[in-house]
Amino acid sequence: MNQPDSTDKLVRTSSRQGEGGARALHKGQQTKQAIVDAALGLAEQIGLEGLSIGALAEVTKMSKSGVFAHFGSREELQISVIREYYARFANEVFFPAMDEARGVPRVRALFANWMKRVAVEIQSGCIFISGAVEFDDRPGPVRDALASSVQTWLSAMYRAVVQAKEEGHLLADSDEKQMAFEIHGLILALHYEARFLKNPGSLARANQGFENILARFGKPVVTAPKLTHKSNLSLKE
Amino acid sequence: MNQPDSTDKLVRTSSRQGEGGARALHKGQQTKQAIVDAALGLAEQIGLEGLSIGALAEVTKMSKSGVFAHFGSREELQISVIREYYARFANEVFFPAMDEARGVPRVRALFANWMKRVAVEIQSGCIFISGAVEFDDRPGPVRDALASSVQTWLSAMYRAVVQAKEEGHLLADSDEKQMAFEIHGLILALHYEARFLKNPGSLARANQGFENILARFGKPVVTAPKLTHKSNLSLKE
DNA sequence: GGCAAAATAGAACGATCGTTCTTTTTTCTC
DNA sequence: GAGAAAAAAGAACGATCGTTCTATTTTGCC
Repeated sequence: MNQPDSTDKLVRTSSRQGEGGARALHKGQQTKQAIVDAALGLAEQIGLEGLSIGALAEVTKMSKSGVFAHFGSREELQISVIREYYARFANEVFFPAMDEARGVPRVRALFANWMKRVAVEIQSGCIFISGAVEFDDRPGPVRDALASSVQTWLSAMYRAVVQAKEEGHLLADSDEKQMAFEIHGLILALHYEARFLKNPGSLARANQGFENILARFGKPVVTAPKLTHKSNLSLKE
Repeated sequence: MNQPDSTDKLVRTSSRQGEGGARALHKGQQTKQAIVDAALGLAEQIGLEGLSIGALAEVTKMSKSGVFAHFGSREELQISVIREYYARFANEVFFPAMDEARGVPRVRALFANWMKRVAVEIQSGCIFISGAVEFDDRPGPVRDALASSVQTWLSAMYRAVVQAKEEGHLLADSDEKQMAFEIHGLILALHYEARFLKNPGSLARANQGFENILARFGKPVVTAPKLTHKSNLSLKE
């Protein structure tokens, strides 16, 4: 929908539901969560479009109608999966990086956490990427939920880059959107070449690409690691 | 099969069949080509997996069995579509660039032609990208055909980069695979952000990213255009 | 023009899909 | 523990899928 603007901030949302209230977790909510968990695992492998209620019923050892009743429609199921994926993504990638200092350190942490997640998704699949392909021409609530989730995350990354410039870590003429765009490209190339083409070395190339981007946009004093020892700057930071 | 594998070079193949022989084009081949054309148009929009024989029959105003008989299976239809797409891609992107001088000029031409095509595919869709997502976890002949087509093209791009280094256009310590990887990332980010997110300015950012890559890997004398007049090498949007 | 072969159509198949409706089982509350 | 409410199961629906089999039409060659 919108450009990455700083309007939509990430808000921490529990992956599990109903924790706050005085009431205990009802059975229905428990099984619904279990279904969503299973559906997410399925959707990561075969995509949101490949998600079928029949297959989901088989995995969860329930009846089709039993599964269906929790959502009311397949679209609502898909949206639930997107929300769950988004919550996990934020908890794994975004929030831990907020402990790092504003500026390049935080951008580094965001990218490192992102890479850590994509490295896993080379095996399991990423619904932010597969979903984009499945719904890029299919308007509707599922597409909207997906696009806004992605946009929120990309905006968070963009904001971190803006802050890095504000902190004086980047060259004054740096184009923050340009930098965020190029970082995004590295992640996409990694996913494509590692997951689909199974090209070895893709992970290291994405990391090297990030250092190259920092070398161009960042002020020399900040980009400490030299290109020669790229091995230890891979995921740890 | 006669799939293009990653080792051999791109060979010009006519998009149309049966031109060489003394025999005229039989009716069956004509309609088969018409079906493949329609199927390619359909697959670009809804993906190779979304391609259904029923929908294809409707579009071509034929019966389902009439369509089916030309291929014998849906997989063979999908492979035919991939081959057609590959042939068009090579004719539009690869071969015209071969007229340019070896080295950076040819790399520039390859990228420019690639961009030109992706700019169109922002509306229509790209089966090299959607197919990668659909078949990254689904082994079989369709996946093989797709992966080898993509690999052949990426190898052609990589070879052009290697030649650029051989010609002395790139810095001596340039990692050609790294450069090809980063270029691929730009194309993927453009496709993702322009087609799915509909973010404006993506096209210009992909072009700028390419200049940034050239600025790092290329020797200063070769990268003629300055960042200020990138306007004439970008596709207007 | 006639005739064999190729091309296309038509009908039907089993399977799977999302969804609806009805019935049974389980859970929660008092 | 009884009774109401929620949850889950079961069966069936219309639709669409790829595919098969059998007719029918069209084509290409002598």
